[in-house]
Amino acid sequence: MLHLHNTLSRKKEPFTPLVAGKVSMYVCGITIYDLCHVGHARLLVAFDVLFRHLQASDYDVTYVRNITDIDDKIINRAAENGESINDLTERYIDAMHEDEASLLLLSPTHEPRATDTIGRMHSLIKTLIDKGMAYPADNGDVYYAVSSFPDYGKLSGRKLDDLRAGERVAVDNNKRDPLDFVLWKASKADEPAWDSDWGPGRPGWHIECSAMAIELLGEEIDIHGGGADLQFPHHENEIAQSEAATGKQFARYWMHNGLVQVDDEKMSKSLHNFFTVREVLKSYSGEELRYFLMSGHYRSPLNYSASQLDNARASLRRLYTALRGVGADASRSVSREHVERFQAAMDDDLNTPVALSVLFELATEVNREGGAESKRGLKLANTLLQLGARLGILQGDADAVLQGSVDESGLDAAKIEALIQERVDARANKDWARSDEIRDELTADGVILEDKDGKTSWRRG
RNA sequence: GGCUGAAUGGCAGAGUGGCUAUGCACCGGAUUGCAAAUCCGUUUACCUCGGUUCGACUCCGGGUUCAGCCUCCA
Repeated sequence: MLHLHNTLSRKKEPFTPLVAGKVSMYVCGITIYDLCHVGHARLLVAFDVLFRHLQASDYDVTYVRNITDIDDKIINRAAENGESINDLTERYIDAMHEDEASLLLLSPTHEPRATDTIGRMHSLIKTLIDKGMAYPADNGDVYYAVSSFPDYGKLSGRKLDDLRAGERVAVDNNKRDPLDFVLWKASKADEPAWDSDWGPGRPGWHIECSAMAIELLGEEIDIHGGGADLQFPHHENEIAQSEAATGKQFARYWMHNGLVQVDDEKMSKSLHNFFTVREVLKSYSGEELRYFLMSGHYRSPLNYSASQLDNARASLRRLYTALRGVGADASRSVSREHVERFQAAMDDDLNTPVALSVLFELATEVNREGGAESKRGLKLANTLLQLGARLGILQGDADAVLQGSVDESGLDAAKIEALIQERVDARANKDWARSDEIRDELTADGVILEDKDGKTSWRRG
């Protein structure tokens, strides 16, 4: 049975969805004003793994991951660039979709944009005002009154008094309480605006997610996810708004992925220590990056470094090496024992490191069988392939993956094959000098030869 | 200062009250014309101080260090 760590209780809990067999899941996606970095990639991969695992466990999953396409940063960036907000967001949404494809992500069921859900935001805010939990201020903004929600702080384990004591923000006279947050922002002259009962304006960040989640998944959802840095205040505020408006528990399981760090410090735009996905893709494949992001538990911090990516590459190489010559065939039998251990690891709050260790054991056993030629070898290799699919890896053709690295050398496959043939002839004549000379040449170009059973295969190192 | 969480072998990274994680690297052996790949084997751990226990890396308490959040953030 699946157990998930719930931030609400800070414990692993057995997972039971609201409606048997169905799961509704909302993940806070990206505020789109720049290219995705590795931190974003981790979020995307972590919840893609959850999505896949739920589906593999026979749940009918509705996965919503939003795009925040209206926000101060977006407005500012568009102004800096001298382009329209729409041009900016379209451009980066396209780029994000490309990055997602590189990371081998499944598409979420819905990918709503904040600007398409303004109506629901408006009605939610109205409800909150009617209930006395929100108030319009003199400056045209509408604020949420945190003190009106007794459970405020239940997700992040904070108390209002502690928060006030640690308050570092300058007091805003429009707010009744410095911790009140904005639901609706009055627009300045040249800013985008939507009409509302409180004058032209735009929604606050927090209400956007509540609205998109409720719009597509209803007032009660099973799983709500996001980065650990969103726990407070974003998710706390989502709970406050949603539960105050509907009177129901908004999300039953809250999940947070750990942050990617660089030199033991959070990777983020404000710290200027981030690497974009496409920068990484210049040197590593999307699958390698994906593997790296799954190599630790999703809740732990993950330190980004080139040597970690190298490690991911070496690990994938080992797994692919065991899969050479094995084509996908879902009808073949699998090793039940391995599948069960894999499933148990994933059921234990998505323990991907242990799940991956099952794949390595399979690879070792395939190799021990002498490859996928034998019946048992084929069964094991097939199991490896199928379990890889559950994690969204190992689905490429093994030879093609091993032979075509991102970092292309000057040699094309035909040239390599020709040199190999020349070497085969030399070896037949026991001309070891010429044979080694050819191999050294290829090695210098990043091509590694393997002689096995009288045949020579190659890969890029 | 408050609230979370973490400290494991050369590196990365799981886990368990007593028994091999796993990957990379290293060392020895097999295989190979020599390599590579592969297989077999060995070596290297559990921040610190106390406590509980027949027995703790694993539970409890103190300490130290680190990270995240408390401001936009995946």
